Amino acid sequence: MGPPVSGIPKPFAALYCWYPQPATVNAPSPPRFRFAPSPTGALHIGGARTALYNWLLARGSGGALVLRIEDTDRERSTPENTEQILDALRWLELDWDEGPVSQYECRERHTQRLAELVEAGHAYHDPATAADVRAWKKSHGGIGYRGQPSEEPGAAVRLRVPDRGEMVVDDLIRGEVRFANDTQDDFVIARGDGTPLYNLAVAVDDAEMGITDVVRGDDHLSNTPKQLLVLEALGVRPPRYAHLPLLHGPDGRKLSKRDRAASVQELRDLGYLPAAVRNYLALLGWGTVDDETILATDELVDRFSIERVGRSAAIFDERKLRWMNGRFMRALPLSEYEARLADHLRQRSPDEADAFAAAAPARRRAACEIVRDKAQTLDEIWPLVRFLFVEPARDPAAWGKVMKGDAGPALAEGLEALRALDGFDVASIEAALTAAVERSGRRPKDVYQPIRVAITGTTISPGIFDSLAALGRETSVTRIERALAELAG
RNA sequence: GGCCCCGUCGUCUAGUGGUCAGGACCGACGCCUUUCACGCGUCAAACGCGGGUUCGAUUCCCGCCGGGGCCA
Repeated sequence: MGPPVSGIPKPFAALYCWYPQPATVNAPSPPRFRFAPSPTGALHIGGARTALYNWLLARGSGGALVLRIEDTDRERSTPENTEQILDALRWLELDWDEGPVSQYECRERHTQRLAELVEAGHAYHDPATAADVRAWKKSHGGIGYRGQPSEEPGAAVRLRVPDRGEMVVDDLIRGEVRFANDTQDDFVIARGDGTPLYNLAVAVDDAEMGITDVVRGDDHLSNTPKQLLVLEALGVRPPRYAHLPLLHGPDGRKLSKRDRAASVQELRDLGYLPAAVRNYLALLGWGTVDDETILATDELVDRFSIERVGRSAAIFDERKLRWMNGRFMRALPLSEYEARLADHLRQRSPDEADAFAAAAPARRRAACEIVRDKAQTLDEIWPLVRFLFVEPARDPAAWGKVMKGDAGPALAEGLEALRALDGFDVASIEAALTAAVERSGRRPKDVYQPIRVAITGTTISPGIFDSLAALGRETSVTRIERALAELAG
C-alpha cells in the first residue's frame, strides 16, 4: 500500500456502504449479528473478545455476522487503522459474512433519516451550546434538558425525549436496565453542519442492516436508551441487546495501550496461537457448565451461550494464556508446528527465518520434535534450538559455571564414547553416554552439562541425547573438540 | 456532578436458602530428571462491610464502601 497520491489521503477506497434488501431484513430469518469497531488503532483484546463472541453466536446459530467499520471520526479513521483491524481479525481466523461496511459511506442515509425525524417533529434544530444546556439544567433542578426549536442557521439537531416514562433495555446479560426519560437530555443527533452523530448513525445502521442482536461492550450501555429513542422515533423495532463487561489490565484499571499484550498484533508477535487466544478470550468473562478449560473452536461454537456470560469486569492475565497456549502448541501436528514456527521466525527476524529455512527438512523436523514439549509460545522455541541452525553464541556465565574442575576429562570421555558409536540415533547415544558415565563413576550431570555447553553454548537446551542426535555426529564432535581445545589452552 | 453497571481465592470462574464453597492459572512443596521446561501429586488461597428477611444467608432486600462506564 503506497502513500496517497495527493496530499489528501483517500480514505477507504475499498470500503462502501451496503444495506441488505428490505426483504432480507424483514422476513423471519436467522439472527444477524454485527461487530462494529472504530478504526482508531490496533484491535484491543477487549474488541477481539467482542468480535469473537459475535462470531461464536453467529456461527452457532446459523446467523450472519456483519462487519461494520465505524469510521465517522475522520481524524482518527485512517486506512491504516482499518487495515490493522481487518488484519487482526484475519489472524484470529474470525471471518464475517457481510462487509466491511463503512459507516461514513452510509452518511447519506443517516442524513435522510435525520431529515425525516425533523420533518416529523421528533427532532429539532437548537443552537444551545453545552454551556447553555448546563445553565438550563441548573435552573431547572437538574432534569433533562429540553430546548426550543430554532431557525437559526448552524444549529445542532436534538432528538425530542419524552418527559415521562422510561426506556427499558432488556439486556440478555444484565436483565432489565431502566433509564428514566425525565433525566435524559434532548440529546444531539447531528452537528450544526449536518454531520450525523454516533447515536443516530448506529441506530440507523442497525435498523437498516437488519441487525437482530447487538452484542457489544458495556461502555455502550448508557448509549442504548438513546438509540432506543431514535429507533422509536424512526418507528423501528429494536434489536436484542447484550452488553459485555469490560476488560481490565493487570492493575485492575481499564485496559490501556500501555499494557503488555493489549492488542491482537502484540499477542501474535509474542508467539501465541490464534486458537489458544480464542479459547482464552472465550473463557474470559464466560464460564462453562462443567469447568472444561481447554476447548477447540468448534466446541466453543457448540457450547457458547450469551446467558452464561458473567456480569463483572475481567482482568486479562497473560500467564494463563501462556499456559493455555502451551497446551495448544503441544497438541499441534508436527508439520503444522513447523509451519507456525517458520511463519513466526519470518515475522520476527529475517536472519533467523533464513537460517531455519536453509536447514535440511529432517533437521527442521527434529528441532520441532525435541522442543515441542518445552515451549509455551512460538517465541520461546528459537533460543532452545538455534544451536541446530547457527553457530552457538557462548553464554559466558554458563561456560564459567560448567567448564571447570573435571569438565575437561569428562568431556574427553564423552567424546570418546560418541566417536566409538556406529550409528548416531538417540537410543545409541544414550546407551553409550550412560555407559561412559557409569565407567567413570562421575555424576551424570558432570558429564552431560559440559557436553551441553560445548554443543549449545548454554546450559538450557532440549534433552542432551535428543540434542546430540539432532545436531548430528560430525558437528557434535567438532564442537566438543573445540571446547576441549579451549579448555586445554 | 447526573445517570447506569459491577463486587466468590492474587487472577479467570463454578455454585447453592443448609456445600468440607468446586475447577483452572499463578504460588509453595514434592515426584520425574542430564539443564530448563513439560508432566504428575500435595498444599495454601475467596463469598467487600453493615443492617434486615429467615430456624439458617455467600445466595433474597436495603444502605454503605470500593471498582468501572456513559454523559456533562
